[in-house]
Amino acid sequence: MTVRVERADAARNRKAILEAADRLFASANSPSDVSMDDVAAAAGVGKGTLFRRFGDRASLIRQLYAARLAPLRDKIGSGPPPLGPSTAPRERVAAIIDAIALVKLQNSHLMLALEDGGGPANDIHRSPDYRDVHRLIADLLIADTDRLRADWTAHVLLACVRADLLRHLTETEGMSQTQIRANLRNFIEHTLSR
Amino acid sequence: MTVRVERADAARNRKAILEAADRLFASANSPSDVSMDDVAAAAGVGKGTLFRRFGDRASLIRQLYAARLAPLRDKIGSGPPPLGPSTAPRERVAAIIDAIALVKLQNSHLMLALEDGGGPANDIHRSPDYRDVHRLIADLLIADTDRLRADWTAHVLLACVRADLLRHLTETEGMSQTQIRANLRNFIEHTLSR
DNA sequence: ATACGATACGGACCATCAGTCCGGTTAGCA
DNA sequence: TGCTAACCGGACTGATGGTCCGTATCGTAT
Repeated sequence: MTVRVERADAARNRKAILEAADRLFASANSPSDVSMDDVAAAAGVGKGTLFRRFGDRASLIRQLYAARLAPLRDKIGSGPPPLGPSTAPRERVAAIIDAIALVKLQNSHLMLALEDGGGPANDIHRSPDYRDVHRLIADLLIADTDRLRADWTAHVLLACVRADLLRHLTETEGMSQTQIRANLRNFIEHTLSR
Repeated sequence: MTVRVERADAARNRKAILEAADRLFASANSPSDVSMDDVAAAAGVGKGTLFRRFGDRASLIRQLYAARLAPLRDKIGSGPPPLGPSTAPRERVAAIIDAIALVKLQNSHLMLALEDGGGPANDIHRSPDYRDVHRLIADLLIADTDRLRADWTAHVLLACVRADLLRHLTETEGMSQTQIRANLRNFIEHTLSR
């Protein structure tokens, strides 16, 4: 089996597309305002190229999301406390949820694009990102309770940091990021206490 | 100001459309599988009629949703315990959330259609239905804490019964409705204690 | 340096869908 | 029975995700 190497022009275009898409989603009011034509145009690339590289819209958005979350994943997987594996479970869960909230608050438009429904195909719950972090959190909680309840609790914690909820809290209800994180911290602490 | 009365044929068509849409969304795999043309055809009505009556897709779905939720709203607004106003706050909140979960579990496809993103315009958090029930719950919680925290907690409780989460739990994780409601009950009890 | 096959490019093209428009029809009333 | 406002329906439009294929480019073998 040969190692397929991506041609230089292909690599250049992939990068241009990701950057353009990132920029567009970040500045758009709503993800649906950004069409694939817009992305292609902004990247200075043909539509065919865009679709050959990324398959479809959902896939493009997923890759953007993955790129943004990569640093966080690394920190969680093999970083120093409080995110890294050496931290005590409950404390680590709290740190993880807080970190997720922070990333989403700071990348709200992009996160919104990913979590913005559109059929079962891109249900966040089915994405590897969600499943992985859910599994991790549920495993961290399992020491205190049974599997079913750990799974449930992990879902609830993640539901607290959904992009659209966070946006609503900041934009419509006028909560500051600080207030949100404070509430979140209280809530998690209370939820995880026995 | 005269009282505009809807003509008989118009009323008949409105009903036919609502019924057809209800049926289609209920049996479709995903809300996006149901086009407005499908609805019009199934209702035996022209597209023009459909749009004149309901304005746009989001509006149609909202009306379906409202119709499904009306009985619950009535029971909450002026019914007997445990949903009605005479119930003690915490107990009532628990009953309300459980009732919402039940309705959503029983109408999952339709509920999914409504909550299925699509720009800030139909963000559930902005719908009157959501705002009203959030306000009610937050007001019931205010006795135990401050405004900010009551608001937050109400949002979290409602996030636990979002249609897509419920669907994921039943369809992908294979939880039974009973298990979900049991977890929910435990969770609420724990959250509202102290 | 050159030639050549594999890979990639791009934009015209297609299908689908929400939403509009207007000529023809019908309900309700005098 | 006749009149008018309200209503009907389906052809039409504009936008969008996604496909196709003739042409251009890359990387390599010579």
